[in-house]
Amino acid sequence: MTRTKRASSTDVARLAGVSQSAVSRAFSAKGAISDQLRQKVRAAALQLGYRPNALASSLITNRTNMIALMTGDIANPHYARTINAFSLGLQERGLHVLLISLVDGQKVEDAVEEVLRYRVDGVIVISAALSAEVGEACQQVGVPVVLYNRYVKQPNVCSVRIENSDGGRRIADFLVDEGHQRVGFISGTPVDPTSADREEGFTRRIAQRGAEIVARVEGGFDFDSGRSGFAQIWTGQRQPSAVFCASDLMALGALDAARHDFGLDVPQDVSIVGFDDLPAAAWPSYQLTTIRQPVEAMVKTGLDLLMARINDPSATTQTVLIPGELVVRSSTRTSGAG
Amino acid sequence: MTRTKRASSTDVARLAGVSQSAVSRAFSAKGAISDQLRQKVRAAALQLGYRPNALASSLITNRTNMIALMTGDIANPHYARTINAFSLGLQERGLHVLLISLVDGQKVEDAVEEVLRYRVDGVIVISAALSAEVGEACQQVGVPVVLYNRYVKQPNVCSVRIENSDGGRRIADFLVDEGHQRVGFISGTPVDPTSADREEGFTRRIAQRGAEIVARVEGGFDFDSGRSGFAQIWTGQRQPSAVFCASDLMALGALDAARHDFGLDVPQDVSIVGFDDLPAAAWPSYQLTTIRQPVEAMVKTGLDLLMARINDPSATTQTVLIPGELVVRSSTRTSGAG
DNA sequence: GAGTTTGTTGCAAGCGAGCGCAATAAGGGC
DNA sequence: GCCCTTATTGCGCTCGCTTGCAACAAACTC
Repeated sequence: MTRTKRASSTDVARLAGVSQSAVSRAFSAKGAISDQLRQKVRAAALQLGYRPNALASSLITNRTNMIALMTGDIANPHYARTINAFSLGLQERGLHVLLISLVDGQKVEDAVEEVLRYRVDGVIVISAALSAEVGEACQQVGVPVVLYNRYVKQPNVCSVRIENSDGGRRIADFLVDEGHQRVGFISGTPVDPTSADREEGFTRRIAQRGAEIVARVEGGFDFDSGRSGFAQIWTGQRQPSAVFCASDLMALGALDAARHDFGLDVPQDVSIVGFDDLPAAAWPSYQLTTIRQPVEAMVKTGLDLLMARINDPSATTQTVLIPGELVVRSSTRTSGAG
Repeated sequence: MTRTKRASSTDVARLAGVSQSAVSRAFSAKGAISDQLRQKVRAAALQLGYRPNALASSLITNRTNMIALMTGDIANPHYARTINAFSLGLQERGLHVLLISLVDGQKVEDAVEEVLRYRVDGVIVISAALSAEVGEACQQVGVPVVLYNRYVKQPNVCSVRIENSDGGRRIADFLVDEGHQRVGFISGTPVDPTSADREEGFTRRIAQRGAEIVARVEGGFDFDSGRSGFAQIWTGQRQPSAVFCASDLMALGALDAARHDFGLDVPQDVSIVGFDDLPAAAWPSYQLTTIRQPVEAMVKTGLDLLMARINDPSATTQTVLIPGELVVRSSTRTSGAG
C-alpha cells in the first residue's frame, strides 16, 4: 500500500529467528538446509512478502539468467514469430529475455554497450545489419553470442541460419522445371546478406538452366516494397512470367499488386514465389509457393548452441546451416511455358 | 579472448591513480567531477574495457531501469505491433524491456514472481487473461503497473484501453445504416473482456436499432477461428448479411472463408467487419472495414501513465479510454438492404 | 586578511545475497 | 564409551557501485 521498503533476507532472518544465510539457503535449490528450517523461513518470508533480489544474487554468482535478444522491426511477422519462439524457448530454460529493438539510425554500439552493462549471460542477434559489431564487442568481454540468420567471418561466434543460397537455387529449379524462361527478382534491403545470398543462388541457377532474369528491383522486405516492386517490374520493358521475392511479405505485396493493381491472374498471367513461409502464405487469398524456414527447429538449434557456450565458454564455435523446404502452393503455375 | 574477469571500477581506479568513487562519478551524469579527472578515468576505462555494472548500481539506487512487458502470443500481429511500439517508446526513455510471454497453462503467479525478483521499475501488462493477479501482486510491493487494453476493478492500477463497447456500437450503427438487418458475430477468447465488451456494445445497438443477431460463434482471436467460425455461421440455420468479428485477424479468416471456402462475393453476398485495423486489413486482397486502434497514441499514453507513477508513486491512478475510429473499406456493402 | 562559499576529491559505510569455513549436533562402528 | 562421518547452521567476507561526509584548495566578500 504505502511506499514501504522491500523486505530483505536479513529481515526475514530476524523474524524467523535464524541467520541470514539460512534464508538464502531456503530459497536456493541446492541449499543444504533441513526441511524444518526451510518451512520456518518460508513462512516468515511469506509474511513479509519477501522475494530474493535477483540483482544482488547475480552480483555474486556472475549469472544474471538474462539473455539479450537484439532484433529488428518486431512488427514484421517474420521477426515476430522468431522472437516468439526464442522467448518461449528461453523461458522454458529458466532464462529471461532482455529485448532490444534496433531501430534504423540508432547506434548499435550504444545498444550493445547498454546490454553489456546488465551483464547478460548471452546475446542472440536476430537483427539484420551490423551483426559484426555486436559479435566483436561481446566477444571482447566473453559474452556468448549466437547469430540467427546472420553471419560474419569471425571466430568465436556461433550462428544458425537457413541455406539461403540453396533456397534460391531450389526456386530457380522449380520455376524452370515448370517452364518459366523469363523471371524477375525483388530483393530485400540491399545491406542484408540474407537477400543477397538468396539472389545469388537464384541467379546462378537460372543462368545454369539457360533461363533469363529479365527484371530486378530493389525492395526492403516489407509489403509495400513488394507491391511497388512488382509495379516497377511489370511496367518495365520485359515482363517476366514469374517473380521471386526475397521474402514472403514482399511476395504478398507483389501478388496483391499483380491481382489488384494490374488485374492479372496469378498464376496464369504471372507466378509469384516468396521465402519464409509465413502463416499468411498459407491463407486462402494467397496460397503462396515459398521456401519454408523451420523456425522451431532453427530456434531450438540456436538455443542449444547458446546454452552450450554459456556452460562451457571454451566450447568450439559452430555454424549450423539448415535447409529450407520448398512448399508449392497455387501462386505458381504448375505446367506450360513462359 | 580468454575468460578473464571483467574489470571493476576499482581496477580502473588503480590504473588511473584515483579513488574508486572518482570512477563512479566519471560515469554518472550528475557526478561532481572535474573534466580533467573524467578524461583520465575514461581513458583508463577504455583501456581495460570497463563498463559500469548496472546490477551493482541498481542495488544501491533501487532503480533498475527495466520495465517488464508481459504479453500474450507475440506472433499475433496485434500484439506484435503493440510490443514494438512499447519497446521503442521505452528505449527512447532510456528504459530496458524485460519481455515475458505468458503462454497458456503457465502459472501467471510464477511469471510475476520472477519479474519482481528482478526489481523492475514498472510493469506493463498486454496479455489477455488474469491481469487482476498481476496487478495485485505488483501493487503489494509497490511496483507501478499499467494495463493495456485490460482492466480490473482495482484501485492503484492505471490502464489505457480503447473504447471497445463504443467500437461495437459504431459498427452496429454502420451496418444498420447500410441496410443490414440480420447480422452475425464471432467472438474472441471467451475469458477476454475485450471481446465481451465489443460484443456488448454491438449487441445492444443492434437491438436498439431493431436489427437482429441471427448467429453467434465463439472464436479465439486467430485467423483459423475466424475461418472456421464463418463456416459455422454460414452453414447454420439463418445466414446473416454481415458478420462482425471481434478482431481483424479473425475477420481476415472469415473473409477468406467466405470467398474461398464458400465461393461468396464479399461484400455483395456478405459483409465482413473486423476490429483493430492491422496493416493487413488495408491490403488489397482484404480491404477490411474495421475499427482503428490508434496504437501509437495508446502506447504513448500508457508510457506516460507509467512514467508518472514511477516518478511519483503516490500519484492518483488513471484509466484512460481512447475512442476507436471507424475505417470503411470495401469488405462491406455500402448500400442496399440485407 | 579573516571568514565564507564553491568545487573536487577520497574515505568508508552500506545495498542484498552467496559461499567458504568453522562450529555443533547427530548417527555409526568397534 | 571413543572416534569418525555426515548433516545443519551461523559467521563474516565479498560482489561492484553510490553516496553522505569530511578534508582540502581555490575563489570571493567585506
